[in-house]
This record gives sequence, C-alpha cells and structure tokens, in this order.
Amino acid sequence: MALDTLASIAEKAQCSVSTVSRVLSGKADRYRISEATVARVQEVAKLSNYTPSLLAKGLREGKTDTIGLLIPSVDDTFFSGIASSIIAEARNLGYTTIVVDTQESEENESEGFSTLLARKVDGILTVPCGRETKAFERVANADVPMVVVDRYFEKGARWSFVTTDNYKGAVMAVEHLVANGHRRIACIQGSLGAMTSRERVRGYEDTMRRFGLEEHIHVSGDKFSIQNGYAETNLLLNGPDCPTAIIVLSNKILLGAVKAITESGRHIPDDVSIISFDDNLIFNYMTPRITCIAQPVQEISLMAVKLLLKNIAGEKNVSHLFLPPGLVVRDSVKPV
Amino acid sequence: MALDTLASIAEKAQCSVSTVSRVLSGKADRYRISEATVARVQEVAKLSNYTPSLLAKGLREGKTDTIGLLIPSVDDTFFSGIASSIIAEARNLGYTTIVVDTQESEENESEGFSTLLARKVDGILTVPCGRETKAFERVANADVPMVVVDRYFEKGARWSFVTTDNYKGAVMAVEHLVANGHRRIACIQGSLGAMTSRERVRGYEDTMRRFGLEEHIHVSGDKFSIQNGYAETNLLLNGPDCPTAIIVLSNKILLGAVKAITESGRHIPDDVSIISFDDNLIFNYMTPRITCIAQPVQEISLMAVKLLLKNIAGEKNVSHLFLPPGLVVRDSVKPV
DNA sequence: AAAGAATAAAATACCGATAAAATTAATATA
DNA sequence: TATATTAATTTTATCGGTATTTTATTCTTT
Repeated sequence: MALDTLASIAEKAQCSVSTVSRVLSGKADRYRISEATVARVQEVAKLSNYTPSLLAKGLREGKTDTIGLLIPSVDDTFFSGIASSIIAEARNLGYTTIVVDTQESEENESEGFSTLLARKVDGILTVPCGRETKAFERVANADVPMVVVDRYFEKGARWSFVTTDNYKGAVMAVEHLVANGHRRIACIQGSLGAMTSRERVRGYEDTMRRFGLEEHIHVSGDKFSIQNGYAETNLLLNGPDCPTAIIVLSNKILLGAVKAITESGRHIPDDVSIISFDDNLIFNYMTPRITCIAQPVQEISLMAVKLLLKNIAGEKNVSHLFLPPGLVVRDSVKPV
Repeated sequence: MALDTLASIAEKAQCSVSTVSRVLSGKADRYRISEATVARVQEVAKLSNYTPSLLAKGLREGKTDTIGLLIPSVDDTFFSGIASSIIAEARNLGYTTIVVDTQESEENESEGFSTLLARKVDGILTVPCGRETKAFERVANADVPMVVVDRYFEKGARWSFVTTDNYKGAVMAVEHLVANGHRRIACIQGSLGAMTSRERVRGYEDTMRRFGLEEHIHVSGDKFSIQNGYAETNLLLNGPDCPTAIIVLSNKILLGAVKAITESGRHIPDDVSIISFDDNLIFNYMTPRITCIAQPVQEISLMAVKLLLKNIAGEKNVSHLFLPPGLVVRDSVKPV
C-alpha cells in the first residue's frame, strides 16, 4: 500500500494541494479556509495513512528539526548516559537525534560529519574522539552550529563547549584522600591527548604540590581502558613506591585497577584505597562500593542541547561551561 | 558561508546541473561526459565545499539509506550493546541509523514510529517496549520493512524477528544449578508482558519439572529493574522456602538481588548461588564474579540488520530466528 | 449599481537532487 | 551529398512539501 501524500488527499477531498497543506499544518485560520473544507480535508486525512515527508519539508524549509550526535561509543556507560539524556532532551524540545558512534576513530568521526552534513541536520553535538581534524573545518564551512561536549580543544574558541570541571574533580579527589590521611597517592590517567585527562592530571599535580606531597606518583596510562587500568595498577603495586591510595581517571580504568589489586591478594580499602572518576550504576554493587567523582551527566547534556538550540536560533556568541563534579563517598577509601 | 549545490557548481564550471550531477555521482562514463568536462567539474567541486543534500536525493530516489532503531533504553548495557553493534553493522553496509530511545514507554514508541516514517527510513529495527500497539499497524500500512529484535509478539508472524533462544537459556541455567547439586532453585522474572521473560520462565518450569523438582519457587517480579530484583530477593530470603540458588532473568535484577543478599549478611556463593541472564562487562569485576547465560548480542544485531536489508531489497518472506545463548561459568554458583 | 474590500481557493514557483527526453554537433555510412 | 549514428550536453519533469501570487466569488459601501 503506497503512502498517501498531500496530492492523493487533495484528490480525494476535491481541493488543491495547498489547501490540504494548510489544513494539515494547522494554518487553516490564517489562510481562512472555510469550515466545510477544513472538515472535509480532515475527514479524508483521518481515513488515509498520511505521514508528511520530512524530506520534502526539510528541503523546502531549509531545516530538518534534527540534530546529530557524534559520540565515541554508546557502549560505554558514561557516553551512553550522555546519549540517553541528550536524545531525551532533544525530543522534549521537538528535535530528533541521529547518533553516530565513532568508536574512537577519527576516520569514523570524519565520515560521521559528512553524513550529518549531507542529512542537513540543524546542528551537531559532538564528543570529539581526538584532535581537531579537518573534518571540523568542514562543519565550520558548512555553517552548521555545533557544540562540543565533554572533551574539547585547546584553542577551541570557535565552538561552545560543555564539560565537567575536571580540574576541580581531581582536586576534590586528592583532598578527600589527604583528609583521610593518605600521602602516597598515585594517579592513573587515560588518553594523553584528551583534554579531560590532562585537566584531571593538572588538578592532581597542583593539589599534591599544595599539600607538599612532592613525591607524588604519577603513572602515565595511555587509554581510558580496562586493560590500561589493569597494566598500570600492576606496575604500581609491584613498583618501589607502592601507594596507599590510587586515583583512577575513568570507570573503565577502575575496573582494570580493581582486578589487578584483587589478583595481587590485596584488599580495597584495607590495603589500598581507590577513588574513581565517573559515577556508575554498578559502583554501588561492587565490593566494596566505589567512592568516586561523579560528573554531572544530566546537566552537561541539558546545557549542551540548550546551547545548541540557541545557536540554531541564531545566537552567535560561544560559551565555555565547566560544570562542577560531585564527590560520592562510598566504601573504597579508608583512613590511614 | 552558504553551502554549494549542484547549481552553484554548474555555474562555476559553465555547464548544466545534470552534467555536474553525473560527474559527481560517478556516472560520467555511462553518460559519456567528455574528459575535459569531467576534469573541469571535479576541479570546481574540489575547491567548493559541496555536500550533496540527502534530503533532495532521498526525495527523488524514494530511499534514504537510513534505518531507524527503536530501543527501550540506550542506558541499559544490554540494549546499548545491541545499539552499538547495529549502528556499526549498518554503517558497514552503507546505512545510517536513527536511534529513538523509547524509555520503555508505548507513547514514545508510537511517536518514534511516526518520526521514522516521516523521515522515510528504508527500514526499521525495533525492540518493542510492550504490546503490539496500533503504531505497528501504521508501519505495516506504510509498507516499511521491519525486523523485530529481542522481544517479539505472540502472533508476530507479520515481521521477521531475531532473538535469543530464551527457553533454552533458562534450561541451561537450571541444568547448571542441578548439576551443582541444587534442588531448591528460585527464579525472579522481569516484565510479565515480555515474551523473553515468559519464555525463560517456561524453560525454568519445564526443566524443574523434568528433574522432578515440583517444589520450585517461582517468584513473580514485574519489571526488569534493580528495584524489582531487590524487593523480590528480600521476599525470598525472608520467606519459608529460602532457596539455595536463584536464577535472575536480567542483569538489572541481578544487581538488586546481590544487594539484598549482601545486606542480609549472606554471601554469594557460600550461602546462596546465583546465576544471571545477560552477560555484562562488570560481571567480571564483581565479588564474586557472576556466572550467567550470555545472549549472543553481536549475532542478534548482525542477523537483524541482515534480515532487514534483505527485506529492503524486496525479499518478502519472514524469518523467526532463535539464536543460542551461552553459559558463562564464573564464581557465583557453588556445589552443595 | 459600480467600485472596492474581503473571502475562499487554486495555480505556480521553489527547495536540490536524479532520470528521461530533447537538442546540438560531430562523425560515419549509404 | 544526403542520411543515419554516435557523442556530448542541455532541457524538462519529478519527488512532496510550503510560500507566494493569482483568480474567482461574495460582501461592503457610497
């Protein structure tokens, strides 16, 4: 069964296409369509299975009520949380979201931008997976509004961005551990390239220094991955300066760290205290429950959508928002 | 900067729109465009920031190379795993995916169908959140191919579906527990309405009966939620027939069950063995590691996309696939 | 009653792409 | 040389909507 169109309805209702268009898009009054005609058209429309083509509408109107979301991986709880909130919020505001999962690959990201541009999305939200590549240039050239989420760029003054105040999060983590008497505190970072990681490391280093803990143990991981967390933790545990507490910079690194600690026969928090970034549903169900620095996922998503829609509406000035994280105290940190 | 179109390029290259169209869509040979013209057009196109409008293309060609994915919640690891695989596979095959998160609400689901239909997706993959509502009728009327994933309908012969062999999964779970000497085995189910849940319960009951375990303890939960798992487990633990083993029918129910058991001062698996449905990254990092019936998420996703593309290509007959689950033995089941 | 205003609806143009039909120019064949 | 072929490209129609312009009536108003 072929779908109805304005034309097929117009034929059945014995009137012109434009009349049908006006009636069905609620502009009958403005164009003073007679009550009789309105009734007739609506009657016919109800019986038909008419679904307006947003392709045609979008082509004609130059907007699609659609936004694109480029995200590194919907399979990571942190990102799926962001995706979920963004999709919901966009829907609330009348926008459909096209999700592109870049799988942390710049190539996929670049392709993703092309797809979104070609689909004429009204705006783009992106969690960049790496550097500010040429693909970003294309978005700028296409004059499509964009807001960067979570990760951002050094010189990223071109677009608004919304992120956690990662520096402050790290400060809070160190302060919490110091307040619990820890002095030998290590830090396992994620992607070296990611600004989020760099800011956290900076917060960690500054705060260690502030407390006169110059002997801070800074282990360089290279990825926000379980494997990385596992490997780096093993190095720490077997090294000369085994710490009493570890700050891990993501929920994935945490899982690897926990595995390494458990396998070494040590116990959290009795032998090693641990504090993670990113809250996670399951942190409540691990033994012990994991203390962490929670990112304001919901707020980030809401603000990102809000800023994007402002840009779509024509607003030109960019905002750089750092939203405050929260310390969630559970059972993985113990006083020494 | 306004985007280039075929027209703007045609002007610069001093030729007609159709010539440009042919060159840029790689049909120069077929329409024997001269080498000189091809070169000229490509030169101009390279310098411009042309992105073809998929709206126009879609409108004209009657296809959009886009599929829709309706899913209950990208924030649930099981579903986000499915979403992730589907998005990746669709992309491999040249399709873009529009994800609609229904948040387990039939209203959102219905709206989602409308959006997808209006956007003229070539096909739809859906994990239904409830009953076969009128919204499904609309999809059928619109003659848009659809494949149902994971959950399916009783009389669902209309569409192909791909799901885990949930019955078999439950059988495997009971057999594993019986092999470990358990006889007092309880089962906490999820949504009563979901076919997946019903099949698992059926598998559980049949197998209990087969082993002569008539005294099976069947607890009715009503949702695939942590809260449900927690509440029902508490009832079980405090009831007269406290089981030695529990089968929980989803990863969320598991988290609630673990919390309840731990809070009651009992230990897994010493006091109670537990086996879950759905494998989950974190099952490896809980204490103890959780034994489970793993669904073939990747295979389900691949087959679903494959079937959908076949339907899009014109294939009419429907397939009903039940893919085999796997038993993942970890540490949460102990012989009695 | 005739000119002007208001009402109701239809006709047309357009968005940007593709496909089919038409046109022109160059070349081959009878 | 007249005619048929082939090559190279342009013109036109179309997809399904919305916005603008035009047309045909009916109602005022002096």
